[in-house]
Amino acid sequence: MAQKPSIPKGTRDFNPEEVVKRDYIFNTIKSQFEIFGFQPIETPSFENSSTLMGKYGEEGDRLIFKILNSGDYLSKVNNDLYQTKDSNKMTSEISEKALRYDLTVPFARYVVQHQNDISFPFKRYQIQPVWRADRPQKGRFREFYQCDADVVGSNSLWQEIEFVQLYDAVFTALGLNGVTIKINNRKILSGIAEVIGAKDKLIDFTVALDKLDKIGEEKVKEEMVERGIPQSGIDTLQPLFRLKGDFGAQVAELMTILNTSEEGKKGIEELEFINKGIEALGLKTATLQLDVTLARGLNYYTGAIFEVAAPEGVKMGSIGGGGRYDDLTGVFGLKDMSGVGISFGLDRIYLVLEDLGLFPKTISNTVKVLFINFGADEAMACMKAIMRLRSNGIKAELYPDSAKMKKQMSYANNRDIPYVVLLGASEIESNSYTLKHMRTGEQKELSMEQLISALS
RNA sequence: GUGGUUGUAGCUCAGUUGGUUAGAGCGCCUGAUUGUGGUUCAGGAGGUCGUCGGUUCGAGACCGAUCUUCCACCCCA
Repeated sequence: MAQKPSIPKGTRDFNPEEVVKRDYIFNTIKSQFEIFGFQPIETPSFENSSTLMGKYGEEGDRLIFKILNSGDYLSKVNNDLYQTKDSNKMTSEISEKALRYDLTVPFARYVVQHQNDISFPFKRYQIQPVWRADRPQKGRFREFYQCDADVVGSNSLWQEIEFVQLYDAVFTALGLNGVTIKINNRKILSGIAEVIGAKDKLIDFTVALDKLDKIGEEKVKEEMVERGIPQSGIDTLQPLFRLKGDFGAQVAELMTILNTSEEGKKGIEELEFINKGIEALGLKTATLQLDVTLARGLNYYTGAIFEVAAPEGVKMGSIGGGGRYDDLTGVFGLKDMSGVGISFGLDRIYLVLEDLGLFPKTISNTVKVLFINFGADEAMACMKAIMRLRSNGIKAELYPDSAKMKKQMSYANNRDIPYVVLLGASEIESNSYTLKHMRTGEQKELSMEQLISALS
């Protein structure tokens, strides 16, 4: 019986128009990546579970799609374990592969595995889909593209500066002007946690702080209390909620909070270096902004943290993020390999460009001219003409059946094909081509040379 | 993972307190018009009302389960 087909939740089909638009974004980003000296790599869609598990925290592990082993996987499970019905413990017995959850961890694996072939610092970019067993929401899917650029093997803060410039270059090239690149530093966050006596609660502290612009100061404080941060510490935080003004003013304010924390002071120093660099070099259309509440992906970031916000007035979460991770490859046995990287949120960028009407009109890839099919003899003549046009780089095609003209014309209309050529008995006899412009309805009888130049 | 929300024609949606044969607009097909589309007019096709089960003389409507959509949490791109 015919059943209604469907796709799994959180996945999407892309129609030709959407793929063309997405490719436009990919290509724009790629060309900037390459201008900045990054090289492409690709890694498999799925990895060994042991590569992925435990790298994203408990929450992350839950969101990893696990792949069932092949064959009679249950027969190999230890009976006692089976009786416990403990899904978490059994997962490792029946699933040894998992879909990749992001591109950063596979990249770390790649670096470790190919360390002898790589010249460091290694600058790579990667644009591939990733999968998360999340509940879908607006701009959040279970399968989506990630687009990362990373450098490993250099501690230099010039890398951070370059990434800020890269963000600026990409969004400028996409015509998305006025994005805000927010920057923070993990060392500052740990410094603050240290100062308020919550060093062991760094993650609780930052998760709460991250919500400041969303739920407000009071709610953040409430949450900090709930998460077990001492009230006295929260009180010393007071100046933090009042941070205002330009980069320099905020840094000065931070300095007063952090003057007892070596780590915090180091973080400020790093921020200042990056900011001074960017100030001296300038940005095209983006703005760099210090945001101490920024606390994403804390699981592996150790230095700078980036996040990009869409231009003001656009309702959309972050459209990019990244940061420095000093020890990403450590878990795979390669020590002292510092890396920095940034990521672009493709799907969200797509939605923002669509919203603002920023896709260029010229990216359409439709065929330029359709030849009307009048029958077998005429079709042969059409194919000869089409070969000429194609070898001149003109996208041309023949309507495959000698259907009613009305039908062929509507087809051209529906596909937005701008021109139609009528090549019937009378044209063949006079060795000419009737070219009709679909929008104006205007038509002319032309020679092959005239046809080529009209369509070029 | 928690709480809510949605599902009726290819698409966007009506459908009254449960009552005969479930509607509209757009799209599609045919014709007016056998070498001229996008306009107009006339006609036509297309639905196991998400799925399974229950209540009822009777269910698109009520109840349960399940899937799906969207939203808020959690988390995150």
